[in-house]
Amino acid sequence: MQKNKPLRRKKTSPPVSGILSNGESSRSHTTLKRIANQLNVSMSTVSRVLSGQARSHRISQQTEAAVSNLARQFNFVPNQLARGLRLKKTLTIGLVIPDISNPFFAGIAHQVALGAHQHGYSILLCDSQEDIELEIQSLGLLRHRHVDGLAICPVGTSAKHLVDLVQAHLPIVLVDRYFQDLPLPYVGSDNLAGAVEATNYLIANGHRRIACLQGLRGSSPNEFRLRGYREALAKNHLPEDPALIVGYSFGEQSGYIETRLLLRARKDVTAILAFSNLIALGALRALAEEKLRIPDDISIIAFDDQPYAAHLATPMTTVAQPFSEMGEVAVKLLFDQIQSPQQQPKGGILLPTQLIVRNSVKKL
Amino acid sequence: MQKNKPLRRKKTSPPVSGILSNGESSRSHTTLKRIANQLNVSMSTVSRVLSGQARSHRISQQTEAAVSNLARQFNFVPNQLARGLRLKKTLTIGLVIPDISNPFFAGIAHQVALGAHQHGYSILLCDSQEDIELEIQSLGLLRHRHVDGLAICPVGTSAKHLVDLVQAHLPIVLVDRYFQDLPLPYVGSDNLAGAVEATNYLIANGHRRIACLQGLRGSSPNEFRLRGYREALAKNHLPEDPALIVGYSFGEQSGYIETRLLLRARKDVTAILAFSNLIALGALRALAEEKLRIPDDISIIAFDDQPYAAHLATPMTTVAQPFSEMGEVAVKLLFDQIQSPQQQPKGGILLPTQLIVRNSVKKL
DNA sequence: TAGTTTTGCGCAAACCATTGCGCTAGCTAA
DNA sequence: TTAGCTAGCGCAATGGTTTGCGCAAAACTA
Repeated sequence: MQKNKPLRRKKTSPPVSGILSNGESSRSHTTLKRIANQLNVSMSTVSRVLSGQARSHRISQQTEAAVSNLARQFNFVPNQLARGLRLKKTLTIGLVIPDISNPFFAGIAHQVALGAHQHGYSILLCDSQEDIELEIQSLGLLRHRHVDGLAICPVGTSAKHLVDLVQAHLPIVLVDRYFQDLPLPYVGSDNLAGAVEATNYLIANGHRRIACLQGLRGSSPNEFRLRGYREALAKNHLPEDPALIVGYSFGEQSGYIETRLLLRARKDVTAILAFSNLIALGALRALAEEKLRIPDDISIIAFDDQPYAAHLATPMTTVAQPFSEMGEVAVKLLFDQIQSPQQQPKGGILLPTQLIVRNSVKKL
Repeated sequence: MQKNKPLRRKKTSPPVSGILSNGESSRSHTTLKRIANQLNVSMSTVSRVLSGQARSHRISQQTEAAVSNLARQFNFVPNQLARGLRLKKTLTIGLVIPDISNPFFAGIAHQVALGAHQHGYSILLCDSQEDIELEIQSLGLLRHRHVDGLAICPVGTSAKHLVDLVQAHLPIVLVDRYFQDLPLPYVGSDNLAGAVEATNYLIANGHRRIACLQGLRGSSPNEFRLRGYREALAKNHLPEDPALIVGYSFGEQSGYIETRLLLRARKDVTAILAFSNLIALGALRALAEEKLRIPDDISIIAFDDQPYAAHLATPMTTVAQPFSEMGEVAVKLLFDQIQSPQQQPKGGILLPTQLIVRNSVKKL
């Protein structure tokens, strides 16, 4: 028998379709073709029924019912790879994060994952480990995988590696950090206002020599926080002391090391403004080793409010960033682009920070 | 049967490929075919050159050079969708996590992301939000996307939803939690020993009425910690008081509520064993509201050591879990299966916990 | 000159879902 | 009788990559 393709024996089959009863339920993979063969209809018909186009293609009710029944029985699900290939659409977004174990970014990721899921999208996660090279690699990777959109907390200080993606019209949203030279949809917190408020609060409490523990220089959050710090000093006619502005990264190490160095050099510092929760944790460690008490010996305010902040030895005054909302807005900005690609994407959105006053600042 | 094999309309393209000269460099997408056309070689040749099989297919050096040059010039990268479709291999693993914003899981995820990247794999992240329904959905999704492997921190107390995947021979590794009824490769910490050690430590410090703030009942970490707690009591000939065993989830809420209730009912409790860092944070909140001081009024030990633990109002004694190693081992177990699918996967691996003594336990 | 080996590469199927186009049977209206 | 229409569906191309099989030409041998 060469061709055993049955010649259109349509529903000549006995009223009870005995074919169905053979035990091949969900083993291996069910494909469109298998369903089509079983039912002696074409793959197109099956495809159309299963994607809800039965009506618009005037497929008979019987056929439709038979197909959807068998599909349910076989537990059919379309192969997303084939689908993506054909449709040029993967229902996937890439999420690039400098460090998923940092609770700040984890909070954002959580929210992005939520939102993506609600839109029926999956997310490909890349942890760039604060390494620009890894970030570039990751972006390439995500591109080969034809993600439909990209949410990035970029790590570098330049947007050079992003222009390709933009030119390819890949929807992108920047989270937390952005770049001057490449205006892209962006969501972050109002770092300038947050820093101003925190610094003002320290000044109002009588502090004059306020150290500033920076994060990654050149990154937008760092620059705006620094600007806020400076503006507040200036507004209050306080001199700016370059020796008090130290630090190089948002990590715990930087906080620890710079605090120790600072304390050696400048015993007169009365307050610290830490640009991240990890920096603050590092500072705490250093202060403990130097046997300095908060706030009696030194005051501190940290960016990022975390659940533990209230339970610290001295409950910490913090600048809370709405990371949950940041994630939400990021998703929104991204899907705005995905769903209507022609529109010019909006620019940046800054969410307000909130100064949460606890006990880590002493009134002098 | 009549031959309806189509009549071989081969490449009607002119001998000299004048096509070369048009300036389509890297716009839109470069495909194998485009390179092949430009060079007047077949797609197979291009494919073979680009996947390093030039030698074994005896492709001439000139051809090879020409192809790889043009590929570089066009910045060619193979379409991973097409590749996956053909190869039945997506270089992707699925990672299912109950809550990525929980630092414990974030730590694991970080390590898994790292390891996957080193193996050339990407990860699809699903946040199941501690919801078994969502977990099931996510697993389906990952399956449709034909992931090559799966790392799961499962949320429920039954493995029913996993048997399908196992039968489909999908490599799986369970992290942190596992199931009695379905022996799967697993990595977690030695919760039994950890709980025994912590409880012994409390007993050794003179505590007799030790409350136990549980996590999710039925989950393996919870059951083993509970067993450890009980065994320690029994070994020390202390009675077990069911009223002191409370709690229902690993979240902060559970810790808070159960602590408040407990304190109302039993003023005689002298120590608390909290089964997670979040539970401990909740307990801390409750204790603060009741104006109870640690360790003077009540002692506490918590599972999970976090960076902030040392800086709390009372530096907390904790049972550290090696989540970084857990992630590492998970990756190893998973890729063992992926790389040699025929082998019977190994069973579970328990990593030792470590009791980190700080100041939250008082000697009675 | 004929036969054999090697070199170098191409053809087309396979993977799977989607979709433009077009075919057929059956009915109606002209 | 036949053109025209519609309901109902199939064919085959499409997307990009990989790969088993096999062919043609060149080189070499007898």
